[in-house]
Amino acid sequence: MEIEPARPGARARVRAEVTHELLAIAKQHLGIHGAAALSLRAVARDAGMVSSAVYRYFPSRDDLLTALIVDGFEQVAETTARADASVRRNDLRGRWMAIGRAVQAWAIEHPHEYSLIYGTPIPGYAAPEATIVPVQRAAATMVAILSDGVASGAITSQARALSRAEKAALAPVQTAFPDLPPDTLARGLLAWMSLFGMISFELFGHLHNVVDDKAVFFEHELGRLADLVLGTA
Amino acid sequence: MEIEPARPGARARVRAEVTHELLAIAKQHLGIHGAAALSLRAVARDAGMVSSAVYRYFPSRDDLLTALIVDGFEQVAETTARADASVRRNDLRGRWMAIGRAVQAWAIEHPHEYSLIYGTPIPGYAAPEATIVPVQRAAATMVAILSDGVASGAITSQARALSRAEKAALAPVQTAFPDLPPDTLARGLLAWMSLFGMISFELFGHLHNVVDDKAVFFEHELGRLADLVLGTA
DNA sequence: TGTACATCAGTGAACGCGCGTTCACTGATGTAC
DNA sequence: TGTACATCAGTGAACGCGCGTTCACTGATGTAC
Repeated sequence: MEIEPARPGARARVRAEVTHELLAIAKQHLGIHGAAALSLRAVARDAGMVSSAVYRYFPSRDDLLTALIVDGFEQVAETTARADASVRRNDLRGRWMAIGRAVQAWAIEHPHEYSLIYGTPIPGYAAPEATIVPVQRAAATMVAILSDGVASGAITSQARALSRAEKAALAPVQTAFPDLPPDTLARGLLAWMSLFGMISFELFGHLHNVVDDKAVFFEHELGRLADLVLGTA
Repeated sequence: MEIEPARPGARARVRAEVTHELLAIAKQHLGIHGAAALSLRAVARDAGMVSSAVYRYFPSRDDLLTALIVDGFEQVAETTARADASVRRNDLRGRWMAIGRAVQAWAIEHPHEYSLIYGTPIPGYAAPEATIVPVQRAAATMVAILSDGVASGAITSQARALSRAEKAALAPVQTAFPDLPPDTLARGLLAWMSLFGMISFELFGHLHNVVDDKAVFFEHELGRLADLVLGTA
């Protein structure tokens, strides 16, 4: 957010360290009290600074939030990428399952960070362009499965053809991945949204008195979504 | 919340009216500023009361929130029930589509109320038992489709059998609907969660730069979920 | 039917709180000659 | 290598704000005899 890239003398290095420390404290506060209660003053207090000093690092509370949001998406991107990398390339189902489990595990470990990026938007806060790239990276791993599947012939476009209007609706994402058939893209997108629907339901308590062993249930339904992604449903 | 059911003399009637008016104002505030910013004082101000007077009606801010949450679930329940009722009974696909569209339309019209009940939980707020019944009512319409489908034979349990552990995981909801096959129940639940995943993605801005015409896209994917619900995928 | 008392809605002032942000400042660290 | 100046991190006090909640009160509405 604020780290000057000037040649890193001692000052710049310390600055980067302090910025990082403030962010770490903010993340911790986020994890305890949630985003709405995140306060510059409290972060400053925990950092052993006076509240106004934080303004040397973050011009406002919103900038702190932006940094946390970017960090959240980067965590998701990293988590999914690592999970994906641990599976044989042509085991597409295994890759989807690994990614799904990874996102879910991350969400359960970092519920407030998950909520910050996939939950209710913060009132009065508008996400700046700085968040665009991390957001895309977070979903990129999943799209890679589709690309690989189409390239290898493991995924073929399904029966259910899309109308002209439906294809047009997908234009933005289609532009980013011109090689993917619209139907494949749409199925991947639906599965992706479903994954987050499942995670949110579990995390936000909507499975209370509905499902007992959430992990078993999640695994089973994640498998069903794999069928959707791969076109084997 | 607070309406005394004593024989409704003039006093009781006025009390009910004022309670209702406070709730209406609170809903309006919710719609403008979001749940986190909902303040007893602001509601009182708009009601032309002094802030302490509100305490005659709601013992605390959390009770006001509870009332709003209950109201939200009731709205969803009503909306889905009305949508469902408008479709021929044995047109199961039509009923699912109607319910899905209704929930989505309601969410778009009442984004803050949607967020209040399906978004990030409010930190420090624990949902009391008063919310249990309305929550169940909201999902009941969807389950009725499953029941009717199973009863008429239109829905049959699918190939993908559930393991013992998977069946056990579904125990709570299975107890409520003992006549539904586990697989049908699981598919309905997944479709339900997916529906909310789609709505949240759209509402919370995650389809920006991904999908253009959200309505067309939603309709298409809702149809895919119908296949899942009905077992025709 | 009328009076005495109890109930209750709403008032107004006050409590203590924490917040984001600004500003003039001090002193230490870096830079240019 | 040493000195003069500029940069910058952090301080401390203050600003104005709105919040939830409590409390003693006034007056109007209901209830019991």
